[in-house]
Amino acid sequence: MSTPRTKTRDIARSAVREELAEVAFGVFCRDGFEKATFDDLAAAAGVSRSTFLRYFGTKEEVVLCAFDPLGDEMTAALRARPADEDDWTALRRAIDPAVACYARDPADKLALLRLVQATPALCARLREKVVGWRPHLARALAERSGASPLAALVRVAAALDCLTLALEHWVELDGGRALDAITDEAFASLTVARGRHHELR
Amino acid sequence: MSTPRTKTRDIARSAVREELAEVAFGVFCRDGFEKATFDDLAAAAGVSRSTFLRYFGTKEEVVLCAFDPLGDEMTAALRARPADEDDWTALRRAIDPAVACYARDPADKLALLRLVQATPALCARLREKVVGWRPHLARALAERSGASPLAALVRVAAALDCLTLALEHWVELDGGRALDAITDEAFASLTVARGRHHELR
DNA sequence: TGCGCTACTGATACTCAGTGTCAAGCTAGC
DNA sequence: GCTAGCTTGACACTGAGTATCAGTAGCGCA
Repeated sequence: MSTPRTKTRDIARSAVREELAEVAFGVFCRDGFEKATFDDLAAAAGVSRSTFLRYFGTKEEVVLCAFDPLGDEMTAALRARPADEDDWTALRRAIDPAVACYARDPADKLALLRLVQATPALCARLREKVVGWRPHLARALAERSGASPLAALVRVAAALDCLTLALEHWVELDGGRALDAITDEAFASLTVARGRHHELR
Repeated sequence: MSTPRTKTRDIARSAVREELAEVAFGVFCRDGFEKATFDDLAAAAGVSRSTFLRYFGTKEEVVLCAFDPLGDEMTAALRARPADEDDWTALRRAIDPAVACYARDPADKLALLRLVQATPALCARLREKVVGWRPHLARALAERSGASPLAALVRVAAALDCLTLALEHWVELDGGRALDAITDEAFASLTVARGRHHELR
């Protein structure tokens, strides 16, 4: 059987990945993301450039793999909402896992987000990552509420933008205001003061 | 005076830029964006690699510079809306210039968007470009309606997502449905069926 | 304990994007 | 025509990312 074997390998692999990412984060914070080369990272971590590259593929991924679990967590959270809940409330609650994740250890997360926001390449890649979550969330939303694929995508996109913009705001305030409250405010901007546009439909 | 001189230079420069971009577009469509190198493009256009690079800076920009005017056009359109119009209607009308631009020559635009959507790197860069329009639009919106900076950003982001998602949908349908109507549908997804969330505020 | 399989490692070589520099050439404006 | 300043092409360089390959370490199995 190859299953247990593969499993131990995978455990080792993700442990190494985590270790490498942590060392690299220090280097990035010290030297800046663009300044630091794979040679630097490999040297700091005590492995070869080849190995470092194999673990992450791209330099951005070294930083951004930290965000990977959030997509699935949010989709699961959305699926766990009661069936009769309206879309916006369900979406607001679906991003709670993300909000909670940042609230868990704000200092580390602030440092991470500051690095990301200070680096255009990281901003762009993170954005792509978040966009990649859209289809899963939209499918879950459509299955709940019967919204059309386009409508589901639009609402999911708006909700994820609320999260992203709330995070940016949170970082700007140095974590001085609760992310939860900022996120509520962002959602409220969507759902109140929305005017009379198309209300006839 | 150096103004007239600079001006003629600039005219020549943008003419060359357009020509180069057009030649390059053909190469990209034939060989694929990632396959085509700057050497290929330069050879096809009859200039040196150095010169080609000077005109665009990055390979993505060769394709995406076509989208550059839209940001300012949309901001101007937003500022031109009547002051008492609600935010969502104003934003829907603000993106009309973009919609009109695609409707003007659908065949060319569809080909362009197909190339973009088939190429992850182009998707990502275009997304960044659109995100770069957000602050200008948000400032214009906040000045109109007195919305907070965060609220303005959230609404602008949602509106731009509507445009982007409508375009994706339009391309999927091969232009078989009016972009204008798809955009209306996307906006309607934001402004109707929004449930009871946070309506107390 | 020893064998064989497999995955991991590090070395090397390569392509290509993007940066910087420089001398030569062209052109608009005098 | 002259000339200042922009444009061009050539060249050299850094660094990301890809691909290959031989050596090795760990694991299951006999």
